[in-house]
Amino acid sequence: MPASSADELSQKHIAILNAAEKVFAEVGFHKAKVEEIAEVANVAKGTVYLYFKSKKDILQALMKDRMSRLIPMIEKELEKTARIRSKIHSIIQVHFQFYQEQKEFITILYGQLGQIAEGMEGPAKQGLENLERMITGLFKQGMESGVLRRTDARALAQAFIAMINAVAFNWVIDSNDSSPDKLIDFVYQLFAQGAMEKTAGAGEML
Amino acid sequence: MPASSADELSQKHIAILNAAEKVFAEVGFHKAKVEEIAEVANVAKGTVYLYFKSKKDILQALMKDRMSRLIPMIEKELEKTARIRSKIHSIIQVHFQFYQEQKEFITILYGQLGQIAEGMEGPAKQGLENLERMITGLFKQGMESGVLRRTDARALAQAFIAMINAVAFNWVIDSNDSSPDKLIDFVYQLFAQGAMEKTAGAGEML
Amino acid sequence: MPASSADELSQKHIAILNAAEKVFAEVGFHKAKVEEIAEVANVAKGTVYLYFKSKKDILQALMKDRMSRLIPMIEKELEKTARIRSKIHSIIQVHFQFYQEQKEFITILYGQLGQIAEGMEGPAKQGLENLERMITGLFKQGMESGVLRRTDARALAQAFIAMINAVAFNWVIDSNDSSPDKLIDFVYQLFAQGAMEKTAGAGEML
Amino acid sequence: MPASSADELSQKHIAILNAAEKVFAEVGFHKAKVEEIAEVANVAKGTVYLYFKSKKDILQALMKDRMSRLIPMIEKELEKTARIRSKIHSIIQVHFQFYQEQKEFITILYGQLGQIAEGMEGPAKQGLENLERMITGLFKQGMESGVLRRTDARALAQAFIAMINAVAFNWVIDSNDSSPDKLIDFVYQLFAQGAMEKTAGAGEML
DNA sequence: GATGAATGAGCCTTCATTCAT
DNA sequence: AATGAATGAAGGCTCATTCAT
Repeated sequence: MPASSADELSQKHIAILNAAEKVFAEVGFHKAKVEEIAEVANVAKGTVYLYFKSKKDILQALMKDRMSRLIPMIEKELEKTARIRSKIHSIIQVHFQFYQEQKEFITILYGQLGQIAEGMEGPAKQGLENLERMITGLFKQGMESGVLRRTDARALAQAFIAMINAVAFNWVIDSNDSSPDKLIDFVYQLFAQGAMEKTAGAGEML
Repeated sequence: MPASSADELSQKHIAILNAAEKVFAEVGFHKAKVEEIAEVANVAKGTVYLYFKSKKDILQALMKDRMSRLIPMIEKELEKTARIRSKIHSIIQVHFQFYQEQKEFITILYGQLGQIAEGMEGPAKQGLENLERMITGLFKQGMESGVLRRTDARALAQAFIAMINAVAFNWVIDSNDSSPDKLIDFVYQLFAQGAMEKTAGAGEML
Repeated sequence: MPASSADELSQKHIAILNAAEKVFAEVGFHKAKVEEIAEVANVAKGTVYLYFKSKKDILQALMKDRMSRLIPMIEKELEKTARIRSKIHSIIQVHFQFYQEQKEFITILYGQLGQIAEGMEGPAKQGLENLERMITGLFKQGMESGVLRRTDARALAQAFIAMINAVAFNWVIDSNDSSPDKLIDFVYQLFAQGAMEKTAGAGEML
Repeated sequence: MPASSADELSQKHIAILNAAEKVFAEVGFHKAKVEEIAEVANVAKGTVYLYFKSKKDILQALMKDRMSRLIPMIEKELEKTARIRSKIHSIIQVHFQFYQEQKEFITILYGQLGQIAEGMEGPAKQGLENLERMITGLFKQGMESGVLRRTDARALAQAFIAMINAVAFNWVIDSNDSSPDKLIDFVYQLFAQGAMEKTAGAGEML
């Protein structure tokens, strides 16, 4: 029997986080009972408290853990290309992938976080802010290099993220296990060229 | 004693809804205490239950009430013009106006609703769906008439709403009491023409 | 129906304190369940928390309330005479009376207080310290006036109180509803003249 | 492997008792955690249960062990002299010595015991009763032999023990590492001759 | 024997809801 | 209608005890 205790610990830790993710996504943080998390994780209630200080601590750990996956996924993808347009496309693509894999986490992240906040400045919120910052930076570059029109880069990042989330979220919610490729392109095209036909004066006249 | 009972009821009703809006926005639905709502509304705790069946009922009534304002606001504005582009612009504008006027309600709508769900299919969700449907319909028209490119109208509506919300929400949150005109235009331009410079092949190559 | 609400409040308050006194005396503070206190007081568990912030708060209020009875009882008795000896006798007598009337409170005071302490600096501990100070002061007077031998007045007060408590406590515990007069005299004589026969050299030789 | 099991057991046994003494004295029986006792004893939590049936069992064993030291200490000292007065003085002296050496145990004995009770009739209580009986017996002898005035010997024993404890306890608490000789004499004098000046009629008039 | 991870009964406290006035 | 005192279900957390290794 080789090194196990450390892994055993990790096992439980992971099992509880997974269980919490499921339960939080299902009923929301406040209605979630620690006991149910324990049951889903196949441990006793007290065991949960061996690995986490409190119910809130579980959520924070969950956020931290999941967030620490998304950001690197994006960073890794961005490194693959130097072209701004490709990077933008990659961001969209990674988000869809992440949504598909982390459906439940996303439900929590964009559905429950608002009402928890309080002392939650940590992992999740920061993760989201990092993401926004990262994209804002990318957009600034894009504006410098003439790829993007000059506007409020931060507002653009917020709108961009919102677009992606809206479309991806609904895609996941609708249980469309269909390939997201079309939607990825849809978002990219919308972001890049807007929704209007490129007839003369597309945006000028109302 | 003049006409009172009906008005009295309405008065209290309104007072409680306003109080609830404030409290829900401040601390979130689950952490909100009925007693505090009562205090803010200047009524006794028991009185709240003369007007509402339960805490959840207050939220539902609140959603219904506030939603019943946004939709007409939009409808009224849409009637002012027949031009699709103007209508789109109006939708954005009304949203910003609504955000400014209903800061607290918005906080609840986009911040707290997720974690309540359960039987909440009612007012708010329906209101949001109505809005989406209305906009989806508008976009379909736009596609028919050649103003908008042909794509998934519903996804477009979702992305459009998300864009507006993201920018408007952050505008309100940042306590920018500055005129929203620039941001309204920003959103309109982004939606209409996208973020990229209209150089050749804006969206084609990655 | 005359003024009642204020009295009603007091009623519950008193009922809960009395119940707590009984329960604390019976099983000790830590093993005492708030629910049982509530039952004994004939109120619901939640009601207890309308009148007291916490279980510990109940104990503190109890101590404060009961202590505010003993001290005045003693003070009042002391005022009746100017003679040191009479005052000393009165202190003993009042203690016995108090023990008889407040059997349960005493059980808590001298039996449970030690293990609670923590933040308990308040009423009870202070009450006891006040008592000790009061008696120490009296003894100092006694030494000045030549009634008492000159020694460490504080140690004398402590020993005096301990004597009284020991004898009174055992008297109450043994359920001796017999008149305490003999024991009061016993303590007085012991304190005043000691236990030995007044043969020459009572205390000198060992 | 030499003689170990028996000694090992004893070692752990002793270590746990010492740890428990420290922890019980510090935070009280109920707030004491078995885990902390284990930590202080440098054993694992489970090990504690190899040597003791329960937390309460630890306390009982502790009481038994410590009590089995005080009584012999006193007995041994009492054998050194036949004179009642010397015996009384010895009792006081041994108590002070014991207090100094067993500060923590005393804290438990007189501070925590009350709130445990239940089934605790055992070691400690018995030990205390034995002591009281022993002293009561001594006092009866003293009355027979005319050294002590005739009174309730048991009440006298109780008062005597209380006096000693009160003075010794406060001496220890005040961290007075000063020699206890003066206090020993103080208690002896108080017990023997009382607190009053031996003017005519010391105890008669009030 | 020794360990410490796991267990789950137990209890304080909160707060939505009820109801007597 | 209005009040607010009373209720009691519910749930987070602790910790003595057990047990697999």
